[in-house]
Amino acid sequence: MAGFWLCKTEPDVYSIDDLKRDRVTGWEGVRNYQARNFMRDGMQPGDRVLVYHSNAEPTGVAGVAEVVGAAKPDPTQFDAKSEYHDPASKRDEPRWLMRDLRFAERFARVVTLEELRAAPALRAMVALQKGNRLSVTPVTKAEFDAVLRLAKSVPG
DNA sequence: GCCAACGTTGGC
DNA sequence: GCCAACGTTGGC
Repeated sequence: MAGFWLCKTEPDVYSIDDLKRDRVTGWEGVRNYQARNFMRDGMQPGDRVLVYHSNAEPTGVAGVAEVVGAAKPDPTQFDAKSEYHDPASKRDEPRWLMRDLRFAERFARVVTLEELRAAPALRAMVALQKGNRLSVTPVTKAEFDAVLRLAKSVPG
């Protein structure tokens, strides 16, 4: 049984178009333990991921990716030049793990945060709850399907 | 750029 | 183990 997730990214840093170009990318830079645990323990190869653009115009879900392979150490934690460098993390005991994500689909339009909030089917979606700042959150199949329907619908 | 709502850190 | 200070996220 495949799982479903939502991963946030700032499109100025890495957008759905970048993922489309790269085809596969390591989802690096996650530095929150709960989000890490979702990637390490929750995600399975083949799981579908809503790619969400934050700090953007507009904010919202821009497309879909797919989890590829097993969790592996995020290389940026060992890179002193990286903004994600974590000097406390040891190579034989890496603190931060990531997954590879493969491009699946770029929506014809971004499903905006406003639309997500207005959809009754998404009322309980974790990523939409007040105060939620997690960059990786679980999504139910019903929620995932509802977002896909919105993406294929005409706005308004 | 502002700021609310978080999570993390570190002194005690 | 508490909690204040600090840093970060992310909508606006």
